[in-house]
Amino acid sequence: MTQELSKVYEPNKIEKEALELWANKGSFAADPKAPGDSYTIVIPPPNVTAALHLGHALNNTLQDILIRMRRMQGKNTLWMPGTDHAGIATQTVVEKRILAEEGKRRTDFEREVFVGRIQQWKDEYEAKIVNQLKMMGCSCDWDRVRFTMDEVCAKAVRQVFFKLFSDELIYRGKRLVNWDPATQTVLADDEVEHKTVPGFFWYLRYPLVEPVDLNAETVQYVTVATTRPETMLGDTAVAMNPADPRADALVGKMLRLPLVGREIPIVADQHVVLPDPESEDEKARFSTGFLKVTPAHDPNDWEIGLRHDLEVINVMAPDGSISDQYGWEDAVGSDAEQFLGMDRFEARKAIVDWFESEGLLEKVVDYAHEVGHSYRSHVPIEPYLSDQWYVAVKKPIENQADKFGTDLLADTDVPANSLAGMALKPLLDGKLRITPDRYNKNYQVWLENLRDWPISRQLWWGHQIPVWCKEGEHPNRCEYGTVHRVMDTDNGKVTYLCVKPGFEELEKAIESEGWVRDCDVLDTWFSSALWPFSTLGWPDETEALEKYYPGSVLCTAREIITLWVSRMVMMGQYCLGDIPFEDVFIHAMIQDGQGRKMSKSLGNGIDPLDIIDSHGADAMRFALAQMTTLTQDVRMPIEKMTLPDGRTANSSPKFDIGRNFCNKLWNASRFAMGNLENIAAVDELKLELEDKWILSRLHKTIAEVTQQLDEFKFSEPINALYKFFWNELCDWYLELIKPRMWDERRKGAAQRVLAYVLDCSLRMLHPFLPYITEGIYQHLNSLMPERGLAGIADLPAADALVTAAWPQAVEGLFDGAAEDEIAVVQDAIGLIRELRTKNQVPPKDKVEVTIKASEELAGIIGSQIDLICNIAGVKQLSCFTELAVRPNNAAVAVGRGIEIFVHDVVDTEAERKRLEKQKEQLEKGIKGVEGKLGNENFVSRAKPEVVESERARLADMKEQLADVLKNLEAL
RNA sequence: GGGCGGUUAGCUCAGUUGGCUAGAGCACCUGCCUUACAAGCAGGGGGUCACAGGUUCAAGUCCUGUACCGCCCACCA
Repeated sequence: MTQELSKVYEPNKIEKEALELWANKGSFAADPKAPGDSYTIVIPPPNVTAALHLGHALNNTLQDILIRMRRMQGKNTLWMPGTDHAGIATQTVVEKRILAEEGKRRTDFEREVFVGRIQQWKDEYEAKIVNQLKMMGCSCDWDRVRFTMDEVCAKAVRQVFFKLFSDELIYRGKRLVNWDPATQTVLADDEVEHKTVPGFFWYLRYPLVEPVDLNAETVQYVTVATTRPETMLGDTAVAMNPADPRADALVGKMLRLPLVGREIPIVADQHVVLPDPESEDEKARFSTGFLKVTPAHDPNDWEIGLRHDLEVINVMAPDGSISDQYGWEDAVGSDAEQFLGMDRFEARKAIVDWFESEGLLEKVVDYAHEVGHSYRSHVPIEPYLSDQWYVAVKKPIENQADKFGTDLLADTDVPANSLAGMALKPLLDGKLRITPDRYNKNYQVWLENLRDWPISRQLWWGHQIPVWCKEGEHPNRCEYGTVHRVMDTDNGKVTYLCVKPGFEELEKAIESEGWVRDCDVLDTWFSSALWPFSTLGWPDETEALEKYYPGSVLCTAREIITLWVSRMVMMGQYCLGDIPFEDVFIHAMIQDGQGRKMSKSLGNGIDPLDIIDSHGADAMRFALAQMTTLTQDVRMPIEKMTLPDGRTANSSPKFDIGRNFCNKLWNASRFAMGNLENIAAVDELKLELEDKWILSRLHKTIAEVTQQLDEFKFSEPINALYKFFWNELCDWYLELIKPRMWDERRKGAAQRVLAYVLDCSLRMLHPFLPYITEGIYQHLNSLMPERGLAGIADLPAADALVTAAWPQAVEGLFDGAAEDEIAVVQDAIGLIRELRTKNQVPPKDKVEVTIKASEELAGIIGSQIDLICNIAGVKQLSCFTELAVRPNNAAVAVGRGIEIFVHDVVDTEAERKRLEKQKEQLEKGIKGVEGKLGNENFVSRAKPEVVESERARLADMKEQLADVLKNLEAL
């Protein structure tokens, strides 16, 4: 690198240089053998569905700030990168693409071929994502990139599944899935589009098997209200609220289901809404108090069915037609037989007609309600009963009892040695900390109410379930490598074999014996849950695992606290007996200027690479860090910009702030470089007032920034650094030392302090702005390799900023006196400048100034006359404690204990106006304070120091007022 | 429906355990291409702290209620 900094700040150039430097040095590589306590962050693996958006940029900027700071503090750091296969989301994206481009559906391909197509997509997007992260400056250990479906992670998945299966935590169970009858596929919850559609409530009468006497009347039937009459064929109960006054008489009685003739019970269940025609709740207004229960075709009814052990009767075929081939046995021979083969909507109409003709249709009411539709076929989805694999989350695990105990956790039904318990306990014990802590509740409530986890998905893209099955009961196939289990199913006994990873030969062997592998894949979150240790090579006992697990902090968005964070804790505890991280930092979600989520469809998204192009990565990071307070959402107003290559893209004025700061940093550094070329020798380092002041400010900033970063604050430290660098170092210190740079005798100390302060500033700014700081640091190194202040403050040298030592605050350099004195100088300069502007003195003109000040202030000003003259454009400055004669024709500014006269400039009119205004303000202030002090209650009840400071303030203002009045008179 | 956050200058946001005249950046006005920086420098204007009550000597800050904006989760006979 050349010594001179280029005149213009060009982010893209320094980004390239710094990336090369770090790559050559291997700065991000984690070495488990190296010294230092470990500090580990695992990246929330981005989905390979698409390129990264601004939310990712935020997420990863924050992680990079944390890891870079710890690296500089000498920790043995690992930031583990990688991507997530994102099962359904990725498969869907690719299916859409292939359908649009080739007109082919998934089912037009062999499974392996189609998975290969998704793999291609994954390769493309993984490369894009990794490149984006690199461009953002993320200091991940790029040699360790993992993918949730790569061999290493797959081994961990197989191992965990096997462990769960061995511990009898995995079982086969029924579940209602979102079924698209048109495409005959299962949809994820977020693939269901909710639309409000006009419909009806049909009120159907179900006769009692035997009439019941109720309130001196004989009840022959009950009326249920339904929006889906066709499902009545599968009804297996009618439910009513136990609080319903009729419940005593009716619960337990039997009904005869019309059409089918099935006898079904009336059961009591809290879920049923009590009827209330006056209610604001629509459901209560429409309710009859009786709810038909169809466990096979409605999620709530499924739950009710479980609670009352009801029969589950599926009356539909996968294409949505009425059928008795899928679990319905009493159709043939009944009046319901006529509906077999009808489409569900055709059947709806026919059934309503039948009820009407039989006099069992009480009424029909218009009702607009929400119906889930398939995002693909746009037909209403059908809750459809299917067999799935589950993980039991509240089942006590015997072999974990010693470690975790067997108690129920406080006020819950969660055993300490269940999966849910293992995830919940560390939070309750305070071992796991979530910042901001308001999210503790999310995590806790979710785990307390957790239900068993359905882990199978009817997809092709994912980890195929490592279970082989064969109908009937078969003896244990072999003693090693498998776990063997016989389960009861709808089709009688089935034997399941779970095969451990690493037994491919065995898999082939059993397949040749007629064992069939389950074709479903695992829920994406299953592999994500293992991310903190699968990436480190578990179940192998690797050095990396030994060194870097448990990790330190997880940084993510709140939407996945439950689905992801809690499951990582769960699996970390279960597999390794320890939580995967102590701290969870939850950052804000970025919204656009109107508070909407950023999304492709709204066209309000921002591409991080566009911002890097236009503003530079550092500017982007600055803006993102500055936005990160502990609030829940942050807004980013969107505006169009034109990129260097002519494209238009979304941007935000927020990034300008970062770019402006980088520009300031660049130019201040250029100034420094220009003045550090020939370092003047010094016998003994003699610090002047401004040196002591800037060192004091610097070290207070070091203390502040370090503590804030320890507390996961991001906005505060970058703002503190901004203020220190711009408003103190640039606005004042650089200006104050300019004259010294021309004076060989005074130059040496200023040069050394300047180099030192700049270096420390770069170090603290580096986690936020890695590129520009490294670029400047390299120049500084070649110009002036050693920058400590001998005997005052040490600063270990480093050949690159990325691994330079984080500065330590030295309290001995805090200098309140110097800060006070500089404040006096700054105030005086401020007043002189104000008078100059108000009286329209051209900037180039030098003025003569006389100051009258208290003894203390006069002492300070008297010793700093040169400083003031240089900065305020003063040719002659005299300072007195008493003024024999008021300077002629002078404008005056009155401050606390000070009067400043600028000679020969007075614009009488402006001067009078200004003094009158000040007089008014002072009078108002005095009145206010006098009122306060005149209040008996204030004086007696407020803290003495508050009263004291009010008194002092009053005295001050009175004195100033007197000065103002005197000067008004003199005009 | 449950949970949570927000409402402070035209815009985006700070504002510690209640305590000087409520701050910053952008935008705006005035003057400056002053030898690091016009992406800059100096000076300036601009706020009934959403609304209504309450506690207190004192409320942007604490409590209660209302309104609006938004997020997450669950659900929609």
